Amino acid sequence: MAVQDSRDDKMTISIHAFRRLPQYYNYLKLLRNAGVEQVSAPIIAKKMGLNEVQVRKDLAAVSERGGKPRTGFNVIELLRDIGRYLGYDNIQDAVLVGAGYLGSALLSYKGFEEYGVKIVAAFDNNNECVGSENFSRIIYPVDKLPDLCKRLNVRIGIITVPGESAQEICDLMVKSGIQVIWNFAPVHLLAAKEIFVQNENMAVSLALLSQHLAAHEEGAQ
Amino acid sequence: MAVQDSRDDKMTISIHAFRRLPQYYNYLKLLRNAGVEQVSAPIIAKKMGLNEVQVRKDLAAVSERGGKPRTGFNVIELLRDIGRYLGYDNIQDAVLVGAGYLGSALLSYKGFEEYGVKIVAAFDNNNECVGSENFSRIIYPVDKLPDLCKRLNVRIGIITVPGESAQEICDLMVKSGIQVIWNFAPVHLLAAKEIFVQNENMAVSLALLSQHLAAHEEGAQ
DNA sequence: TAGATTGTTAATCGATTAACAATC
DNA sequence: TAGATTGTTAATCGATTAACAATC
Repeated sequence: MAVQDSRDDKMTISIHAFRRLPQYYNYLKLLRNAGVEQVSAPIIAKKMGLNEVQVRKDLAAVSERGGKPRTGFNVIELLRDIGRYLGYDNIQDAVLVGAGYLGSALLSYKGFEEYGVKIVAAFDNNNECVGSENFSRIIYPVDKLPDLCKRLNVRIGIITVPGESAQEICDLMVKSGIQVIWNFAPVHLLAAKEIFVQNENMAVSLALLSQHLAAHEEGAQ
Repeated sequence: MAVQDSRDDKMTISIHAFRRLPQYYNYLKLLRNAGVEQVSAPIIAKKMGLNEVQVRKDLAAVSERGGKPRTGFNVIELLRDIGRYLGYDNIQDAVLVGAGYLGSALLSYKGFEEYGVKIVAAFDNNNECVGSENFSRIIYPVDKLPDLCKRLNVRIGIITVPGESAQEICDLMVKSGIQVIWNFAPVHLLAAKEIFVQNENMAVSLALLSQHLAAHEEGAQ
């Protein structure tokens, strides 16, 4: 459950804490843009609906300089520390397979680089889009994937193909040297232990929505 | 941390267990489509990388009929039980605001109904898309939102606008009677306690990818 | 100084896992 | 019967929260 820190010291934080960091990051960006210079853990906690001790512990794990009694944390510095911890400062190349609607939406999204990821090439076997340009990136046929990944040393693969072909694409990516896979297809991908597969599970989210409505309904009746 | 069950009995499961259910669901669908009739907890556990006791407990929480020693669980029945538990059998209407690339991708996705959600209308203030059709749904100007939501008694709202306008749309949705919000904008939305906000945080996922690469890199050097 | 905030140590809470009897 | 699998009770593990001394 622990996330290995990429810095020199060997501090690790829990996966739960890790998932909270981007929340802090987004909020701190808002503060910075509004010109706010200092912020305290209680304020962050209240905004995020978290416990203030938890916030302090999370921040202590990623920021060595820490906060100051009375004044709290410096927004700019904290933002930099969290960004560094999350790898947002270190842009990695990525390839995307499946240039359908979702794939195109991701290709069009300009915010990825802000979070350390840049899509350098897209692939699809659909004849309509092969060879076409999609948001200034050419869509290549899938059989060009291994060569390109090896040549550019790409390590992140994004899968936006239908469920049926996702495992096949996953296998091809692994063969091409991809180490980290971001999967949007609604299947659980099997890969060697050293490959990290991050499933973007829409089904979970949708279930949470339905669940909440159903629970609420019962309470109301 | 517990999720209120929508059925008659008052059984609750942890949010962690709840999030695993769609995984089982997807896997069971594959099995059913392959004609497999029975499956055991150890097999599911191995496939999902989970502990078999955990799987058994999760399944026990949603399926009253349970499994049989030696043979395990009936795939079809289990699928039905999980689907019912997750609300996939009870389709709810939803509205979407923000018909940009991501919004369009969601509009084009035909799988939502399988998971209990149906987008009945989309809204956007961008002149280019207002009044246009996007995947056979007309895009309405945002000021039509309250009336339509109230008229159709829509309770799910999907936000795919930029971060800057997300809170404003959130507020409008709440005023329009929306009870559950699925937020794709990279901001933490503030809403009354009884409104359920599900944040689809891409920043978390991207950070996890970077993190894994960084950790791996250090180990390799 | 007084008081808000910090960081840390200890207590609590809850989820996961191990052990085991029951079943077909 | 033997053995795989079930469901449950107890032990373990880890995350969250409470309590508190230190600081500016």
